[in-house]
Amino acid sequence: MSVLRTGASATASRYPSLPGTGSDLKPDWLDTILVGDCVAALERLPKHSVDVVFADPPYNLQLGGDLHRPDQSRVDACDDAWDQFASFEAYDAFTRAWLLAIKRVLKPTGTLWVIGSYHNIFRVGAKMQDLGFWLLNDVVWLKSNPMPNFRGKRFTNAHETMIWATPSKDTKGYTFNYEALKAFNDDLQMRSDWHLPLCTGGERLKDDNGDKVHPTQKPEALLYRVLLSSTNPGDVVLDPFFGTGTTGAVAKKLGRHFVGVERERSYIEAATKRIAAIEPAEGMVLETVKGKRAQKRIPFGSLLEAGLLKPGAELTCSRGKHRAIVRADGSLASGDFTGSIHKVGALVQGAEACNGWTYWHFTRGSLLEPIDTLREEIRSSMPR
Amino acid sequence: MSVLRTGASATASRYPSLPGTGSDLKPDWLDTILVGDCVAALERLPKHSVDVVFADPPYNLQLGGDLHRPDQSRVDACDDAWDQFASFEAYDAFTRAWLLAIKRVLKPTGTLWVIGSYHNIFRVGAKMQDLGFWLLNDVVWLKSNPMPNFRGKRFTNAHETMIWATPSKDTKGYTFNYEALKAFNDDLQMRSDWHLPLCTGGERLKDDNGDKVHPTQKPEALLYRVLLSSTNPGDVVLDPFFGTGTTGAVAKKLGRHFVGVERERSYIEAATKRIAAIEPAEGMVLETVKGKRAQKRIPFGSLLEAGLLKPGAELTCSRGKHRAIVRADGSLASGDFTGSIHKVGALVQGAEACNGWTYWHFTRGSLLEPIDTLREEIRSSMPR
DNA sequence: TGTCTATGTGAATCCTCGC
DNA sequence: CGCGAGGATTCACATAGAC
Repeated sequence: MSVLRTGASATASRYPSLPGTGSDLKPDWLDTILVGDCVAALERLPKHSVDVVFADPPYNLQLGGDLHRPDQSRVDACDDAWDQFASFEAYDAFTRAWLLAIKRVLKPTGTLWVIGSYHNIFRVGAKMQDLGFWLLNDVVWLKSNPMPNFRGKRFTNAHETMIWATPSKDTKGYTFNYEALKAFNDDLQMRSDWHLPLCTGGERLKDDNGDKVHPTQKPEALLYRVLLSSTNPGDVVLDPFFGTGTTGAVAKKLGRHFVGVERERSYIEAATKRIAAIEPAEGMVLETVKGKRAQKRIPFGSLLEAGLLKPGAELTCSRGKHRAIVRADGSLASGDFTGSIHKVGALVQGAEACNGWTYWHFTRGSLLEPIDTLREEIRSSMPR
Repeated sequence: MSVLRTGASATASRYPSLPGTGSDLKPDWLDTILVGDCVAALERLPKHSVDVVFADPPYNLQLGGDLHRPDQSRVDACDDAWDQFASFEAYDAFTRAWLLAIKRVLKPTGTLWVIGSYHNIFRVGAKMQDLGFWLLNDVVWLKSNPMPNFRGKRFTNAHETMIWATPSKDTKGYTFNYEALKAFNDDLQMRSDWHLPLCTGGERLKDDNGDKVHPTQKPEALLYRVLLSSTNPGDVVLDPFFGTGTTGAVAKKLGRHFVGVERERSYIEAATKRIAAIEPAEGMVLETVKGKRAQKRIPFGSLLEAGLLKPGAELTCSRGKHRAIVRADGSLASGDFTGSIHKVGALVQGAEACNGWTYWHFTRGSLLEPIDTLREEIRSSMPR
């Protein structure tokens, strides 16, 4: 088995520290394509060594004879040998094997993406659940320009389905760049339906005869959204069915590391050339929008230490109905209720919970302002 | 087990001839709701007696504790006992049992629709394939007004999936009203993505307290498309998880026969009343159920995905006074300000709000153009 | 009657850290 | 590991009430 190095893809200052290495040396498999069968090849990777997996397994299309368009031209279908399986059982065994291999190399906080169509995605999804993966979302890629149904016997098959999952139900702390995706989407939450065109035109890899190199090349826009949402710069992205390397290309563009596995020499050659030509983005351009969660926690007591509030100051809710006194230890007192800004806020409202930062207000001049603005003042005065 | 007759629903001149009856007499189960467990109740139906099945089985949601909106209001979750299963194995056994019951009563030329979410649809789809059903399409119902993801930890779950299948790979001659659907869809082939709102407002059944009668009532527009596409007038439509009878209501409206199976008395009562009130309109106006013409929203991030802007590109206001850098996640950075095109536009101006599409400009040749022109380029490259 | 505002709600597998 | 506390988080509609 050989390894083709295709050029570094990350801008991070050091390589990810991998279990068992204790070293900052770049592993020989990073930013390369492993040649061979995916299960066997993945044995070369250490346990828990990749952050995210994007898998585009064979769809097991089970096509009958040739399909022709109304003008009698033949549809160039995906009839490659790698897409043929003898039975559902054979496909299930194949699926189980590569999912288990993925589970070993995926970090406990990592996530797995799988894309498929109705031919295979139900079997893959069920097997993922059987193996303990915990589904976070299914995301549908809606094709703006799908191939029509030429025979008029079914609906135009205009979408494919992606499953996004953690390796276990108990997984906490997986990467989801919520705020970045929201900014991307004009300040609205990103939904589970993604409207994107097919991979065509200049992006579609062609051989010397002008034929497409790979029958199911995915658009880079799709991977762009996948990696933007679930990885950070410097992360390691594994694609066990690398094909012509869309995952690697986008990973390099976005300053992520990649590792691919592929059997077909022709695909590897095309992918290698493609990725080598890519200029990665660098530096601040790769920084994403972060929300409050990513910022350093500032306890309420800091406002007293900074002199922004004084012991004895009065806080009220936005309508002045509830009032509380700030005590020297950073707790509040309101009638018989005492405790943190959150606890007292909840108690005076009779609510289960309360965010005291936005509930309690102080008086500046003649205006009521939430104490959260004082926290912001401390944050902005801190070294970045 | 009792049978509630709820009124005739068909405009066909005679009743469907059913195997073993040799008679035109209306069977006693037609246009009724069978009370009881679906597998047991279906034994009352003759073999090969229904044309189409629409099944909305329990999703097995596996919810944890309570969920609250940011305003602290509690989400009224679907936590009914009928949605609880002890394990995936138990759910699979349940699925297998009702699918087999369906296969017996379904005509060889009939089709089966199943709706579900990522919690269950993969298991159901795999089991369908295991039992020999042949998948024709998966169709995604895209919700125009889904519930948001309140904690910002996943993508907004904005769709559900339907699977449409024949009972066998060899099935020929199933009903698909291709031309009708195409006319319905402004002379375009009907696609596998259907944009429809949730069932709310006056259509949503409420009890005397104003509470919803059923936690998961489906919109009639969804069933309208299902029945319009895969049944003919006079056909028999079976819904083995009848609930409050959306399938029966739409079947009656469209001059199809129905038969439902339901365990819960309260649902049956509501469904009976609902269906009895329906006037089966002949030549009903189809326009009423057409989905709203989807005006596609193009998020700013799409300009990056499409390669029309590159990470690191500089944008300016029309007079060049304010400048910002495009980051890989579709956010802008201008000095200390970061965020969406709208937010940063507002911040640099000190304004409350800003339309980033018209405020920010890019350089083409020596000309400044608003980024809105790039959005138009994407729009015009999309079909219609 | 009309317009604006406040409130309610939908199939939801919805937190993270420190002790 | 469990437990408790801090404190972060929402979009499209429909309906009712205010003015």
